[in-house]
Amino acid sequence: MRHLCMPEGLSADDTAKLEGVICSTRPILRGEALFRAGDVFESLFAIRSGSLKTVVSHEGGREQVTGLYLSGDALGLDGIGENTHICDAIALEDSSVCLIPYALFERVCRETGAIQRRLHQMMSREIVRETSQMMTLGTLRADERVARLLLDLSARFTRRGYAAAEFTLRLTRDEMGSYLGITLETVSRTLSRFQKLGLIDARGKLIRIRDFDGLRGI
Amino acid sequence: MRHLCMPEGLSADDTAKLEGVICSTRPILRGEALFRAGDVFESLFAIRSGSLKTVVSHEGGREQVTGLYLSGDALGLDGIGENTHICDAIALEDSSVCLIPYALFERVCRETGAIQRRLHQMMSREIVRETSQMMTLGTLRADERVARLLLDLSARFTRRGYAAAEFTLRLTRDEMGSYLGITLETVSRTLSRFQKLGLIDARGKLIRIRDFDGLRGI
DNA sequence: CGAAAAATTGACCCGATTCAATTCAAGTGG
DNA sequence: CCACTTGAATTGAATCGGGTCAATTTTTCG
Repeated sequence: MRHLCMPEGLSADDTAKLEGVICSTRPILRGEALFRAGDVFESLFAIRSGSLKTVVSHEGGREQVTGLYLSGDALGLDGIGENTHICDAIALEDSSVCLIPYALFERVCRETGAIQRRLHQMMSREIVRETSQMMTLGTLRADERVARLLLDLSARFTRRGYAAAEFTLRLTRDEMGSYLGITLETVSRTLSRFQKLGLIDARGKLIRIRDFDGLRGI
Repeated sequence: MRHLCMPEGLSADDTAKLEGVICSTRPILRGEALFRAGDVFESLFAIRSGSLKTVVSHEGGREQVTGLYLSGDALGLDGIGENTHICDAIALEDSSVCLIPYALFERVCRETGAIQRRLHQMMSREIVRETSQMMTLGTLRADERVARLLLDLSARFTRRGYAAAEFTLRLTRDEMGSYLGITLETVSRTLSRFQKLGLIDARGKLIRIRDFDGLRGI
């Protein structure tokens, strides 16, 4: 959490300013939307606890999971450009988010270089994350995509102080597939194969990675 | 061009400030790199004339075109987060770019709300563009991807004052395929099919769209 | 003009989707 | 607390879209 709300590199004074921007926190129940495509953009959000997915819906019923956000991640940056959100943000479990009114945040950014830099960093990193996801969708085979998702999540959980090798995946097979651009059946088959190869231990949503290098080598 | 360098909604004073940030312009020959993955990030770039692609290279030789930038577009936002570029930016034709030293730009943003807003807009729109590309790569069939690329380029050329129905595509079939996550052969076959269906007229790199609604309906 | 790169087209093949049938897990209410 | 319902996950069989390999043709550019 502190990554975002109290980033290192800020003076005590700056930190106080940043805390002043966080107006309130909001709980969201599993399955609820924090915002929806078309909603007017007013605030950024920082996840205090829990996890959310972002989903884009196409005309014609097709939809895709475009992002996966854990505690400390920032959400809502898509809305800045046109003052409107372009995706739904849905809680994957009961979660809690900080609310950061954008108009206020913008003003504080102008006052404090360190905070400004933090916002720009957040946005740029989101761009980099999406570029990486485009690589995944554009060039990898199905099993490579699944392996990459598991390793990515493991790394992100680790950075948050959780175990690297064991975590609860809050996504259904369907959501995983949607995120990776493959079908839920392919996800399921791939996980089964990984299990048979001794790379992972998957009992439902609980995933245990047994062979990191093996996964990386897929 | 003016979209970026002299956005409407800025006062004469703000415009002057913005012009002060644009230190110099730089020509790039077709095939040359404006920056490369790993380069230290120092400046943003705005395209004055021409067009560039961004390319990400994977370990193992695989690479993907992740972006396509025309005159007026901003380039280099990926570097802000970690002070390092993550992709190569390569000129698709002889082009010219404005150089915007980031340290200077950051300072001006702090002084002027309107300019700050413009930067945030640029970054947010890049996020939205990438999200849209993720949709393309994750959910569309090959022919839908090609149709979407043609329509997208047509719209972008139109906004720049060029003809909507006819434009020169600076990408090779290989680059198109890489951008769309399909092979060059599939691109070629799809374009031939579109031609046979009377949707387009493609003579090499010169594309003429004959039936917009038909393309949209693919 | 001629070499090299790009594009087209065909034939074959394979990975992933689709369709379908169970099995498993998770809530819910009697 | 357990049967019941419902959504999620697994697995198999058949199909197909797009990839791969290869042979020509066309275009580009030094």
